[in-house]
Amino acid sequence: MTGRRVLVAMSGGVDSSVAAALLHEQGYEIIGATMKLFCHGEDLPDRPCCSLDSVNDARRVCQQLGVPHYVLNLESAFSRDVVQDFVDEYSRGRTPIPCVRCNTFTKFRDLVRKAEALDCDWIATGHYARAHDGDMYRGLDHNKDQTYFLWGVERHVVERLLLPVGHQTKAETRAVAHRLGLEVVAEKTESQDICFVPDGDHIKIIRRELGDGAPALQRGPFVLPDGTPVGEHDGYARFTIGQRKGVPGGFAAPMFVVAIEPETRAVVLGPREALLGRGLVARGVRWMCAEPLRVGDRVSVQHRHRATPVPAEIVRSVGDEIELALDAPLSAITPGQSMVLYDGERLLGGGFIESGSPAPRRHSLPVLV
RNA sequence: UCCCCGAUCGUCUAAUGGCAGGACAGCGGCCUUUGGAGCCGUGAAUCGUGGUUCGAAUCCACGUCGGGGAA
Repeated sequence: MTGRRVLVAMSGGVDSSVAAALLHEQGYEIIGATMKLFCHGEDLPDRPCCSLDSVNDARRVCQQLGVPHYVLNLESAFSRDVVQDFVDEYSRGRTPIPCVRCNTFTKFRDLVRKAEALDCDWIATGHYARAHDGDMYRGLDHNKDQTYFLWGVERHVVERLLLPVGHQTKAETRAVAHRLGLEVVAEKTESQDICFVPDGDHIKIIRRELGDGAPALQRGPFVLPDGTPVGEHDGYARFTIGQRKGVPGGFAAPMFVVAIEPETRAVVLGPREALLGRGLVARGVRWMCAEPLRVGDRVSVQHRHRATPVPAEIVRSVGDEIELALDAPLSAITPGQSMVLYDGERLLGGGFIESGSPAPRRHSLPVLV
């Protein structure tokens, strides 16, 4: 890749603004792009991502840098690939992870196509991750590392990816913003919540998409693992594996959601120990590393955002499905969430968790009959 | 329509005449580009009305409600 033209995905936040400014300083030819992903009402409070104010902030930064800025409308694709999946997963009693799908399908596929249409040689974002020669590595500041959300990016995209803030801390990013005069965005707060869920109330989105009659929103029983009913809930879509909030009290120790059964609308409760699993099955697996790993290979697996990875072995691999045997138990292995595989700092790939299991037999151990 | 037994934070329970305590849930904050978890902090109760007593969740009477009982 020899050209110097780069499309920078700009959310209007500090990170992507600084990314654009740093590349500009390095002599790249910048094209700023902000994705329009959904349509909120007119007078929602400012949100860190995707709101009208954010578009304006991105535009102002581009004006300041003297570079062009486009707003790209990806609404229908985003609605299909991210929002639809989001409500479908909740309907099935699973817990979606929209940020991964947005990265995989919207930001690093659909947006990349736009970049190609604009003859860009590179694509850049404000993610805290590092990319070299087609491989991706954790952000240098592990506290801000975002590779957990990036496992679905294809290798050929990583090869032309620039991640200028991935080697610095958040504080350094803010300092750079001040140094480069980006006062508009320098002290903006972190984005949080799901960008298309206005007030953190995901139930509202499910209701909007599926209506009040959706099974996931109907009353159902809380039950113990042996089936004993211990209360009622207002819809299993309000729960996820490992959740403690909203479960009935009256037990000696805290109780957690250990399973969700859409067929009976039951939310199953159990003590903390009941959340532990030694095995994990994932589907939709993608490999970012040059050669897909095979049965018997050892990896480090991270099963939720900000969780500590544990060593594991691949014990089964069929098509895009793999099964792992974990060296140490993980808590709350949640269907729908991502499991991400690493080799130290290097991102190997990932997939969507299908199930956790107590302890899969290890491929390398002989099975005695 | 007679007799038993029971009633304490939202829930489960502790205190048997001496400051109503705990656990879980709730709420607030921290953390966090999903959902959660975790950590810190915090509000919350003696079924009602009388009586006995220096003092009542505790003892007595009546009532209410819930469970049980050969007309």
